[in-house]
Amino acid sequence: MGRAPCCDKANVKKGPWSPEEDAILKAYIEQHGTGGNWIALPQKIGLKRCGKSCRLRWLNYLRPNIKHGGFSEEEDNIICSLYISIGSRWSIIAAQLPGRTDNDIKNYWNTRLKKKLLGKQRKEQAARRASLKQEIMTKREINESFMVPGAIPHQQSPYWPEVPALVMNQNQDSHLMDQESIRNLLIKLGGRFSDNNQESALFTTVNNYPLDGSSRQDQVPYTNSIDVLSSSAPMRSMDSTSCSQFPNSNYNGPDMCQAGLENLLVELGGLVCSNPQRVEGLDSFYGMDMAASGSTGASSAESNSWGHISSLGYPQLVSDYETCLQSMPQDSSFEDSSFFGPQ
DNA sequence: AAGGCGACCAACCGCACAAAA
DNA sequence: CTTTTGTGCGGTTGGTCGCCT
Repeated sequence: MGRAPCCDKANVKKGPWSPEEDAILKAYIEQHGTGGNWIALPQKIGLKRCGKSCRLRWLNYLRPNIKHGGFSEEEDNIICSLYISIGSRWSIIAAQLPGRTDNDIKNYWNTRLKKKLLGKQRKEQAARRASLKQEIMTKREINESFMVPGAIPHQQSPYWPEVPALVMNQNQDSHLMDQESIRNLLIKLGGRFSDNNQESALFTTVNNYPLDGSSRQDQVPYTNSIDVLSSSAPMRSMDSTSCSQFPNSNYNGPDMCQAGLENLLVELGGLVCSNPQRVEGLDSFYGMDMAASGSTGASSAESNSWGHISSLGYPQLVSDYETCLQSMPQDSSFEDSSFFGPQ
């Protein structure tokens, strides 16, 4: 037996909203609020609409100070960085962009930003491929000129499979800067860190947009998804069984870290590190002090120091993560893992 | 001019969560 | 403690528009 529908589907109008409907809904909410019940609201004001539909209409279009279209470069940067960091948590991303709705950002990402980034990535891959080919040719010529007759060609002939720039050592500096940028951003958004290096989850407070215009603060758990992108990320060696019970179902924890990471690598591989400009943009936007944050000297140890998380509402998350950490090698040996391909 | 096609975007759907009963 | 109900969220769909052939 499924749950009862939220409204009488037969007597509910679907499709685009008319200006009259908009006016009725807006006028009522501005005057009375929703009364805390979206389901009952349409009946009250004589709209043949589903309560959920009314809510969506209000949140996405009628609510004051909504911006549509015309995303700025800065907004692009923030969306990209947060998407890379936390995935498709549109409501959280939207909360960082005043006047933007999750629906708007989601649409923007799916229709434009993703393509824009993928196009950029393809260009960069093509360029890398070309320069790599050139390099191979050059080295081959050098090897051949020094080749002892009968000798086996060098095992480390410089051919790598196509690896996202994200994980390539040559890009590590910018990568680390990027981690630090996002980290700082998330801190600015309200996340908490302590000096304890053992635990690594971040809670950030996120403003939602409730009906009455007040600001509710939700606590949203993040793990060190930035670290996940790092070549020194501990997540990669996590035992999926010991780390699979994240309390927030929207956040899939290691599942996201693995499946999500794979998707991200496929979709956005190379974006993070091959785009230092983006990082700079972020920093300047937020006025971050990169030097103060120690970004340039970020070591793998530091990348584990996403900070202590007090068990604010999600003790399970923390304890699971602690379990994971304990089951992980404590030295840097996992840095040599071939998980991300050759180094 | 008309049909095909893709891009864009508003809206819907279903699931999960949390609070209330 | 269990069930019910409202809300929030992300994924998906379907309509519209503009460009191309």
